[in-house]
Amino acid sequence: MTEKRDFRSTVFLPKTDFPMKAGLPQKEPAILKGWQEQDLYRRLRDARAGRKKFILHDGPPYANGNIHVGHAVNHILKDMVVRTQSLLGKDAPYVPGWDCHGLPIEWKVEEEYRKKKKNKDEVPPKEFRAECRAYARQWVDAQREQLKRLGVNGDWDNPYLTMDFAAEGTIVAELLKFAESGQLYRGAKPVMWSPVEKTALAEAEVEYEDITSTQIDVAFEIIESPEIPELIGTKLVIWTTTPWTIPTNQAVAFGRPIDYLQIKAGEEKYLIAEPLIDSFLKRIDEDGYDFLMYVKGPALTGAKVRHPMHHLGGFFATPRPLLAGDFVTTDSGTGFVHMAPDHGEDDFALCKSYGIKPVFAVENDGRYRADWLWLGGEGSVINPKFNAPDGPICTALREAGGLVAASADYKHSYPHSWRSKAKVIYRCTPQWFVPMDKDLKPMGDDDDLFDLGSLLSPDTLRERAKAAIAATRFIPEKGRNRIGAMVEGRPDWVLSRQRAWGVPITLFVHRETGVYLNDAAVNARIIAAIKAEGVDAWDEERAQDYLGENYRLEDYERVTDILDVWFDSGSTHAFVLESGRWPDLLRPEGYTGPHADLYLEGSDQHRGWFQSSLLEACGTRGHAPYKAVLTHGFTMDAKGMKMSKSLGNTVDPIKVMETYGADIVRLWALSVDYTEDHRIGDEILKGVADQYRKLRNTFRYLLGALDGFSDAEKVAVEAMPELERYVLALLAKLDGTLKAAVDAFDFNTYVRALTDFCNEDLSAFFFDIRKDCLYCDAPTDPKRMAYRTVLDTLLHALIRYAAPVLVFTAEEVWKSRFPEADSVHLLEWPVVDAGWADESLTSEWTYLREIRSTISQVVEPKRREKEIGSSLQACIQIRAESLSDFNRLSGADLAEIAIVASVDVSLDAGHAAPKEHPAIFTSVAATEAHKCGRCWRHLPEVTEDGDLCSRCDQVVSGMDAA
RNA sequence: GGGCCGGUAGCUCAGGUGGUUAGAGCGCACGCCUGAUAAGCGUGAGGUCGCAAGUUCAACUCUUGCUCGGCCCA
Repeated sequence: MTEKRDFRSTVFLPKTDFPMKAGLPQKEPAILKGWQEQDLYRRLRDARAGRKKFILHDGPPYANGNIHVGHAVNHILKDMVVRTQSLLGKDAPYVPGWDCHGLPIEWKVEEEYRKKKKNKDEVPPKEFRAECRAYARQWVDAQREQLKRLGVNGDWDNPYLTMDFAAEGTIVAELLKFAESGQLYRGAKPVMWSPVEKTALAEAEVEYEDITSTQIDVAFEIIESPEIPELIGTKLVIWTTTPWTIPTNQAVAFGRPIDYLQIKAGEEKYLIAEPLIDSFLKRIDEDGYDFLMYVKGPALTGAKVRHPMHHLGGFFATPRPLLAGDFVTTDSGTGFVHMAPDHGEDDFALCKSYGIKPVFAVENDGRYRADWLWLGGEGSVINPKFNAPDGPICTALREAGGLVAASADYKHSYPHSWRSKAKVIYRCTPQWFVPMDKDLKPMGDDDDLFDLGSLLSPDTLRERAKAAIAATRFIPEKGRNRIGAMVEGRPDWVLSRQRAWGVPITLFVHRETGVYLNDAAVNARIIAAIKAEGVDAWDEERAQDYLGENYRLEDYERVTDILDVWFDSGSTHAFVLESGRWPDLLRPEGYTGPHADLYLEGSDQHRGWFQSSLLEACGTRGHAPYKAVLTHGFTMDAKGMKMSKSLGNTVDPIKVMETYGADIVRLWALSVDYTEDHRIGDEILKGVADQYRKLRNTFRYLLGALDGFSDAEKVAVEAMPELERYVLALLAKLDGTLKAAVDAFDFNTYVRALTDFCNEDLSAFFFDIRKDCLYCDAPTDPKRMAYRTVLDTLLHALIRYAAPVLVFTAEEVWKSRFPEADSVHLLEWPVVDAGWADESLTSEWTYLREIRSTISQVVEPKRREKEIGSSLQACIQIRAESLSDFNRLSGADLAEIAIVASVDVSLDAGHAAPKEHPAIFTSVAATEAHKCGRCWRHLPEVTEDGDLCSRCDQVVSGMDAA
């Protein structure tokens, strides 16, 4: 037996330097550096200059701390939107921004003071703000690097910051637009207040601790009772754990569904909710009572009581009305709640609806103001002794006969200042509001006259916002309902905060009339100063300069409140999109519609940025600043539970990038259904990494198979075999699917369609079948050339489809194929010939693939029995039941398609054996033909294993001759 | 406690207007190949569609309740 020749060197194997192993964590930073050096973002702008704009406006993350997964998801989605729009040929700029003012940054700066034992109150405000500014700046820089690392392409050298002087100036200008159009008013609202720190607190600055308070029962004698006159003279009892609020009582609330009882206990007649009588009697130390009558809640309507201190006259002499409140329960107390609108949210709201206003009796240090008829100048109200059963309040009430019971033994949870640990109170303070339901003067031009709808319904901010919501596209659609319900029900917008780090409410209020100054010239001076110097320009020393010659400072109070940070971010459309500072973002001259094509944020922003932007723009421009709003859900841990530091289940995107690479994080974010909450965890990331490897290997195969390919080798589509044309048809279909997915912002469909195509249609089908052709046919064989032509088309299409997702890998692939070429990210959507989509060809091949699958299934048992190893050893016999199946099957090269030795098709109608397929019967046998030493196919002409088949013989002799 | 949203194989996702044995990819198991090789191919096993009632001839798909989870409020 002669030694057989090794034909390995005559086989045309894929050849590429593109590594199978990605090594993304090491490779990505280098690719990123390359993009920065060539200023890819700017070059992309230049490349798309003059094209249709797609403006995604970035919602500013808060400049505090490292990025977390939520930031990663958000920015990857934004980047995907921008990149796919750009791929479609649009000019899609992306200017990232940061939210820089606000409480959390103040806290951090104060925390550093405490470490240095420095007292915040001794630091001049300008110095304090400078430190806040520096702190924010530092985190902007940190987050910027982290977000860049994710592969997000944007104008990172020119981001917008809400603390830029120009931004601060524009925010003030926007505020003054509200002022000038009469959309501001000064009202009051109970806020959490710390008498120790003499400042308002945010909810997050408050912590709850268990304390013991004095509980008192106070009698209010009924003096008017239109429904039940017999109640006059009865003592209605209220119960409270804050005796200090009694001096500002202005009403009593009852519950409509509650049954009350008039009873006699001791010498007195009382009115109490029935379920609470026993606990009340215990407090007043009575054993029993005489039942007098039932009183249904509604029967108390219109009744009035008098304050136990009514003998003091003045404020206390006014009869107190009984008001129905749905917050009144019979869980504890007496079924009556005393109302001090100054000191409770329910109290304030209920009294407000009856026109009862707060009296501002408690000053910022917790003392009653000096002129208060009862306890004037005394306090502080959070002092336990002040509230004690033997303290001044209880003593006075007792002497007046109003104190029914008092004991210092009520244990409950009570809010305290996070910083001083001292008790806090609710206290009404003056605040600035934007009214939701004030009828505004018509906006803009006369063309409003044609809009009958707006003439018929009142033009309020709420109505405008609702109309804008109706005109906006929501992705997913359910967002419309969510923001709509919120806008429908929200109260007036409280703009003021008693804080230091923010944009000032630059108003002058007339000391006598309480009306704010509305003078365009004054406003212009203020705006100019803040644009030039920032918020520090709103300074008492400069006040007269702003007022100019027409007004005297002594007549005006300079407002020192700052703006709610939501007003800052709600104004980004003004100082980012419209300002002209980023020419890329401008709309054509004269454009007046919503400026942004899209706002894209987490679903929590229905209450936040989406809404503040909507209200701000509706108040100043009459429409939303966006055409569409896309929301995404939140990222949960692997079990679907929310991540928290305390649970230790957080996933750090920076670490994931270091372990897997940014492309894996991106592929993950774009694979999940972002419209809902979604999960991340080790198992999920491993799955994504597997998915990535499959994609990477598809590209690696394409690169290897296209080694040496040039245009000279290209074959016209008409001249290609059916299989090649079928694959082009599949590509055309994929193209349509992907385009539709981009239009719908449906990225998980996009990614899945792409990966399914690579796995199923290419790797497992097309590439597998054409392996023989690629390896063994002569390079000049038209079939092989046709195959490579299609591979070339596929690479050009797929690399573009993949580029917005796998931004780094796509560049790596592109550079591997075309080392001299420009960045893959400058390319546009591939041109797919509509003629490729051949329906009849597609349905024919769908049928052939079913047959192919059937053959695989039928061969499997023979492999298990070890009769057959490689499928190339299988001889298949197919008996078709109908003539049409027979014709379809015998017309195709099934041996090639199924990668087997041979397929014999015969027509055999009445066969009784079980069918392997609706149309055919099959049987399998091992081939007896010998194996070609080059292509490994078993063919009849091969005389001996290891010899060549006729095709290979021809190819090899051609090579040997050359 | 209230408003809104969601719970389909181990994972990521499909399943117009209710109607044959609920699908895909990945993973997994087993096998093939050893010329895409820490790759490629095949076959297969996995689901009482969160739970429970109800409407219906028929429900993953409609209604109600519950439960778990989430966002926003209180």
